[in-house]
Amino acid sequence: MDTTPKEPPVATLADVARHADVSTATVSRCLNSPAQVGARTRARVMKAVAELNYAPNFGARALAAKQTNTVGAVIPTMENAVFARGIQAFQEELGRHGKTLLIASSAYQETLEDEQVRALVARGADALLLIGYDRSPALYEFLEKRSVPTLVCWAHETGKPQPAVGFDNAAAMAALARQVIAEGHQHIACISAPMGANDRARARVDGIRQALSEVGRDPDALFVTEVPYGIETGELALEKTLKSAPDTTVVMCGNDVLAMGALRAARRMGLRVPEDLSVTGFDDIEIALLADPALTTVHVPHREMGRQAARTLVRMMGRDGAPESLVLPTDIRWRGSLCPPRRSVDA
Amino acid sequence: MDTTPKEPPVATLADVARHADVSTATVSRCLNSPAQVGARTRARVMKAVAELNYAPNFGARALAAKQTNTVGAVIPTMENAVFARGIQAFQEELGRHGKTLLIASSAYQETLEDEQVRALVARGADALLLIGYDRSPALYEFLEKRSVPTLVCWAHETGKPQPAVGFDNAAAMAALARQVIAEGHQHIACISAPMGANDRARARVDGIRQALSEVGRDPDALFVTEVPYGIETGELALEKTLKSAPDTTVVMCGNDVLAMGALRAARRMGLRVPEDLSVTGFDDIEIALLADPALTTVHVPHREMGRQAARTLVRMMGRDGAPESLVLPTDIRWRGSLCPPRRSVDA
DNA sequence: ATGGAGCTTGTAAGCGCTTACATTTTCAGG
DNA sequence: CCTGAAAATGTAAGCGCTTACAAGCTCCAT
Repeated sequence: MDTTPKEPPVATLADVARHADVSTATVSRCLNSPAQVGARTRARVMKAVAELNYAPNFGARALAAKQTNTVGAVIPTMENAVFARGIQAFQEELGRHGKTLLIASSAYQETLEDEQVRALVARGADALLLIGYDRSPALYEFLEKRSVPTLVCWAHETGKPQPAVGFDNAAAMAALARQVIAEGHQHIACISAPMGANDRARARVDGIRQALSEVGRDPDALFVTEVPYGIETGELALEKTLKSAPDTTVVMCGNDVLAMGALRAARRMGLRVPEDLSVTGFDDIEIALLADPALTTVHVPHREMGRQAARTLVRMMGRDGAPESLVLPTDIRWRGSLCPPRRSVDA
Repeated sequence: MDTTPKEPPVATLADVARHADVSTATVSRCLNSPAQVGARTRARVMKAVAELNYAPNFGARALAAKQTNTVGAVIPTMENAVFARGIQAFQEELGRHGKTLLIASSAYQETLEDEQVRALVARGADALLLIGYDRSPALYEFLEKRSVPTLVCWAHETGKPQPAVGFDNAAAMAALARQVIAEGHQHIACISAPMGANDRARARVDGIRQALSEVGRDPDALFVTEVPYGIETGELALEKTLKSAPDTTVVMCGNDVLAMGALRAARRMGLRVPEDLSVTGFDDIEIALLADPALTTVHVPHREMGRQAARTLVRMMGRDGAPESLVLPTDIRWRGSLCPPRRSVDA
């Protein structure tokens, strides 16, 4: 069928230039800054581009222009709806600015994250989105040295040198804890994601402790169970909690998924929620509304955060590159899983 | 502080070569095919690499090697847990093979998908992962011409020219429909995602029709409501369904999220599930288990699919590039939302 | 010793595009 | 019709890396 044994696989800039009878520089200008080119010439070039079905070679462009227009993101895992949602918005906004998203995941492991960050930079990421602050100084130095604009997301702590678009995990959880305390709960327990290299998880637990301190209670008395992200793990955590701290009247969970686990375990153990045991979450993912009873939780504007992160990063990649932070507000969603404790035991 | 006014921003291959007193070719070989280099030389080069903190320039490498080691994926949206999960596994497996994931989303719009595919190719994607078969022939031609290995996912139909790693949506849904029929249901309704440019949604509805035909019923009598993906839309769809087809004893939904909506609406309308109305889903996402009653649905091995897709694509990118398809098995998860109809009305 | 097979290493030619600088064209004002 | 500034276009030098080809070595069978 195909008579030509070796057709030029794909047109190059030079082909277009020849076809339109102009120099390669003119073609390049037509594509990158059309205003610089005369109208008739431009028309001719564009026609040639269309006829040859020309598309610039990515590598060559990256090499010559020293930028790839791709931004990288390293997230713990897409399976967490929270990140999926935020990243989706992030990517959409990025697309609006002509940038493409390069993605990698760390599975919540610091060393893996380190690796992934370097890999993305090696892959030509012009900028980076990272989750939370926790990572080795060496990594930050590396990014600094390569001058890769980097934005922290899903967290925001004043006083940190890194620009961030996120929310104050500690303050948000503290606000919820205050409400819990106001409801009259004396025995608060907490189920948290592993706090090892996860500043967000840590901050949330700290938020509870902070609220406890405010009312003169011993923050160190807070019973905390750390378990990996997951519904089953949340169930196990609740069992463990009630075994070790049977007086518990409310379990504040580090995220909605753990809370769902707690809810299930409670039901399985014959406890009524919220009458016998109150449960709270964090994130306000869809599941929180679907739960029975619906979960009282901290609402986080994940989509908005993703969008703002993209905008901020794009701005940081621009000329000035002024890093700027943004704190997004969170708020408490009151739903059925929280009520005053039945038996207002002891002092 | 910094006394040197202009430090070389970042080391190049040539710098390393000079530092190790070898040619650039040797350094390149050390990095790409170490076996070709003598042990002592290699050690010296590696030392230089480490000392200079060298990292290859992506653009240059891509230009010279004519490949970027990145693969692109265009998915409808990450907010759908199904894709989030599959893509997560896809990315992990890709990482294991030294490839990076470039991601874009189509919001279920064909024109947007077309655009995104071209953008990813322009961004140097060496291969592509696409969801389902539905897209313009022009796009397929484009990919063919650029010889970009492309794999279809989340679907598999025999007889299609495109290689695919997925499952048979129609067969899976037909299997479930057969069970529903076996339970004695005479009035089946269906809530589906918009079938416009979504072959998966179409195939699932077709599956029900097929099962209906098999037992001699009129497939065209199936009452189908099409609504966008979402819980609220699922609720609306159920209301609409029961208004138009009040005899309905079972609603088969195109996916679990719509089913969740149906479940909620049913409860809100005072219907007991499954006694008054049975509901089924498709996908078996976490939420299906959490629902009350738990959702009877079609289990799809999303993670496994992602992993296999990555492996297949990597193989396709290799020397031979032999396209190969893979059909993954799905199975029915029997749970509480389906039971025989209460009133076995008419014939 | 000696030729040469098999390793190692070096030389240098691009890969396709951007862009600083040079050159030519255009055109308003005189 | 001339002049010079501004606009349009061209020239050509890289960008940093890979790799075909060539050259230099090592070392063993002869």
